[in-house]
Amino acid sequence: MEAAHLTPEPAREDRRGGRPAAGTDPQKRRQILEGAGRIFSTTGFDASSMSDVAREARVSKATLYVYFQDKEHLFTAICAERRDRNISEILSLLDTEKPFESVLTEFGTEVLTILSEPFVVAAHRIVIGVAERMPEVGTEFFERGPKRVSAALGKFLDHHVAAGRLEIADTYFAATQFLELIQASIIRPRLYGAITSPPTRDEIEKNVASAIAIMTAGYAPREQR
Amino acid sequence: MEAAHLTPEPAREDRRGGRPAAGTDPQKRRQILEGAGRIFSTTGFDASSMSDVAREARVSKATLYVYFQDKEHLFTAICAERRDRNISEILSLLDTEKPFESVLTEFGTEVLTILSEPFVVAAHRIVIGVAERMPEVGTEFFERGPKRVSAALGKFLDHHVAAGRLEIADTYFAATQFLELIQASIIRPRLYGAITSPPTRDEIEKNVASAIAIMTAGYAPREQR
DNA sequence: GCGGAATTAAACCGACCGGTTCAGTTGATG
DNA sequence: CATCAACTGAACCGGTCGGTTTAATTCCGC
Repeated sequence: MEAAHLTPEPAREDRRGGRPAAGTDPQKRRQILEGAGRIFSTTGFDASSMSDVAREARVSKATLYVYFQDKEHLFTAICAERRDRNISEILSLLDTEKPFESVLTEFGTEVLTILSEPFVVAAHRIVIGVAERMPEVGTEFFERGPKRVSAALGKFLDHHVAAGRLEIADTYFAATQFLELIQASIIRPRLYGAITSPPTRDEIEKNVASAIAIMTAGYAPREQR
Repeated sequence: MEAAHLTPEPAREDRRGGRPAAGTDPQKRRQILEGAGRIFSTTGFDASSMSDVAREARVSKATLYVYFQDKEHLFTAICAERRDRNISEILSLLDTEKPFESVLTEFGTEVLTILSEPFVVAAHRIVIGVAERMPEVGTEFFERGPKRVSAALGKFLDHHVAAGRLEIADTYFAATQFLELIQASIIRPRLYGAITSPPTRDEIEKNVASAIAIMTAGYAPREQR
């Protein structure tokens, strides 16, 4: 039963240089992840069968189970990869050396753009949907995703509070406020399927600009109010 | 096959006053809705079986299918009932005659309190989770729920814009901003299961107060800025 | 306490699920 | 070109699902 799962991490060195050990070919792994991503994101978690995934990824079901222990692990692997890619891109924008408002604008625009991608919307839907039954999936996703972004933005705000540009008691909280604000009228309707296509660049920029205006007014240093 | 579904709406008048016609006893209907609510909200949609529901509601599976056409209709019926109850309660608070800030405080507090109820969180999770596969469920939920609240709040804001207390170009949009703001740090983590218990009254009031402060600053009439 | 309708419990259906197995094919290596 | 492991395809397993059927039972107005 466990034979397939506990692939005993075949030491790279005793592989004869040529063909990758079973379940270790990175190219095939990507092939599976991408196929599975398409299936999961269009069908949801429960309604996607591993047979569907195998077909879409052009891989036999047997191979699927060599690369991934089970359906849940396959799904979390997909999430992890996409999430880490997106998050690092987002966080790199929070440069405290550059002008405050322009950084915030770029940052907000990027966050909102990524959150609007169909795949990302689908992933959020799935994770939220299974959170009741599979809490670890939900918490891990949240903590390695949204929470990290909020924390990083909080630190960024700290810097500008210290510089006197803002007056914020709880910068982490303010960060979550900003991140909620930019999503207004855009993300929620998409989550529920009331809107089916991503917002235009204009809508995104308008949302971000409005959020920045409101936050800077609301958290302006006391002497400026 | 359809016999059970197309219960030909037995005209009330030719029922002999006594026992309710099959599938029409409101007490039994409630009994089913409540049992099903408990099952769905703790197990999710896909993972709940109709047999589980029947057991929890202390009703036979056959009866279940006399009262509700299928699993989806049962679920949407639950949503509809709860939603309509909650929404009408919320909207009744938007009294334009009472003081602006206190109404907004009460309103925001009530919205946030309801959104934090375990059952409501579970319902949102489910609807979002199935939105990809069952778009009608998601859109109906959104439009008869969040959208109505935003619209009503928008109208409320209109009134106070006219009174010169605020300066808002798009009040519907501002309403969605306010509704997102009050949820900051509270609702999202719960949706993902990173927080498992409802917020305290203090947290709620703090969130609402902060949201109001930010919004009034951000949308203050120009001469006050 | 009879008659008829609502309800029940349980068996049943076909479909499909996640996951496993295995005989056979492929393809790089030496 | 022989070898050997990775991979394939399809059958297969036990289990569960949504939904239906049926025969027995409960309930209630008369």
